[in-house]
Amino acid sequence: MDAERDQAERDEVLPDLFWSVARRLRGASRDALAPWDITPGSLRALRVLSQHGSMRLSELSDHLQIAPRSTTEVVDALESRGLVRRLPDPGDRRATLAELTEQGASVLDAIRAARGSEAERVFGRLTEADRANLARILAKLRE
Amino acid sequence: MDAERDQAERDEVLPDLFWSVARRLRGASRDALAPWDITPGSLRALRVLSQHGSMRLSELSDHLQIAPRSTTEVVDALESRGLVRRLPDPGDRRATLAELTEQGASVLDAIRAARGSEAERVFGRLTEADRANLARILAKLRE
DNA sequence: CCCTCATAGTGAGGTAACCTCATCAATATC
DNA sequence: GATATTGATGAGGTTACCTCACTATGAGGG
Repeated sequence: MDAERDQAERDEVLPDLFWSVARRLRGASRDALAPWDITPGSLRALRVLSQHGSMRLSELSDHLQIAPRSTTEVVDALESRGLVRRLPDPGDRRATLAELTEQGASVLDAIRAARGSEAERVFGRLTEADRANLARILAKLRE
Repeated sequence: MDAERDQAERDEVLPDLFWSVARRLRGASRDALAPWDITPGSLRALRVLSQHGSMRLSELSDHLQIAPRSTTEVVDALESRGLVRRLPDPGDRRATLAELTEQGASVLDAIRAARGSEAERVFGRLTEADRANLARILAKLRE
C-alpha cells in the first residue's frame, strides 16, 4: 500500500520541516539577543511584564509556564541587570511584584527592533500572501 | 504611524505564533515518547541511524549537530537500552560504528506509529490544502 | 480570638542535555 | 620515523529547568 506509506511519510515530514525552521529561527534569535546578554526565557518575562504590567511572581510563573521557583531565578537575573525591580505587593505582604524599570523598557524596545529585523530576515523571504497564510494556519494549529 | 506599528506587530506575531505551535508540538511529542522513556535527542539519533544505516559516532555528531562528546552520551544511553550497539570500524581502529539493533528498529517503528498519530492529532485539524500549503511555506523558510 | 490550613517567595540541592578541554590510541603526512 | 591530525572519551562546567522544605503571611471555622 503506497497510500499508507505516503501517509506515514507526510506525518513525519511536517514535524521535521517545522523543527528545521524552528532551529533556524532559534539561531537567528540567539544572534539577535547576543548583544544584550539576555536569554530567551528572560526576554519572555520582559515581554509579559511589558504587555500586562507589573504582577506577582506567581502570576508571572503562570504566564511563563514555569515553576514558581524558576521564576525567582529569572527575576533575579533581570533585577541584577537593572531591567526589572521587585516591589512589595501593597495588598498582601507575602507577595512580591515584579515591575519593568525604565531601563528594562528601553532595552526591550531595542531588542524588539533588532529582533523584528531578525524575524524579517527569516520570514521576509516569503511573499505577503504566504506570510498571511502562514499566520492563519499557525493560528489554527494553536487552536 | 499605524503602518509602522502594524509592521512591528506583524514581525512579532509570526514568531510568537510559531513558538506557540512549537510548544504544543513539543508537548504532544513528549507525551507520545513517554512510554518508551526515550528523549527527543535519542529519537533523532535512532532516526538518523535508521535512515542512513550504521555510521561512525563522528558522523552521527554531524547529523545531530551536536559536539562529538555529546554523541558519546546519546549512544551510551541508547546502547544501555539495547537499541543501538557499538562495533569497531573495520577500516579505522580508532573509530566506532553505531548500529541500530533489531530491538532498536522495532522500537523506532512503534514510536513512529504513536508519533504519527500524535502529529496527526496536531496537524490533522488542517485541511489537506492547508497542510500542503504549510509544507510548502516551511520548506521555503528552511531554504 | 486562636488554630488550622493554604499561599507567596525562596534556599538547598538535583537533573538533562548540552558544552570545552585534556588525553590516548590510531592514522596520515612529510 | 618524527610530527601532526583524528576519533572517541574522561573530567568537569553551564544553563535552564525541576522538587522539596522552610518561613512569613493571610483566610476561614469554631
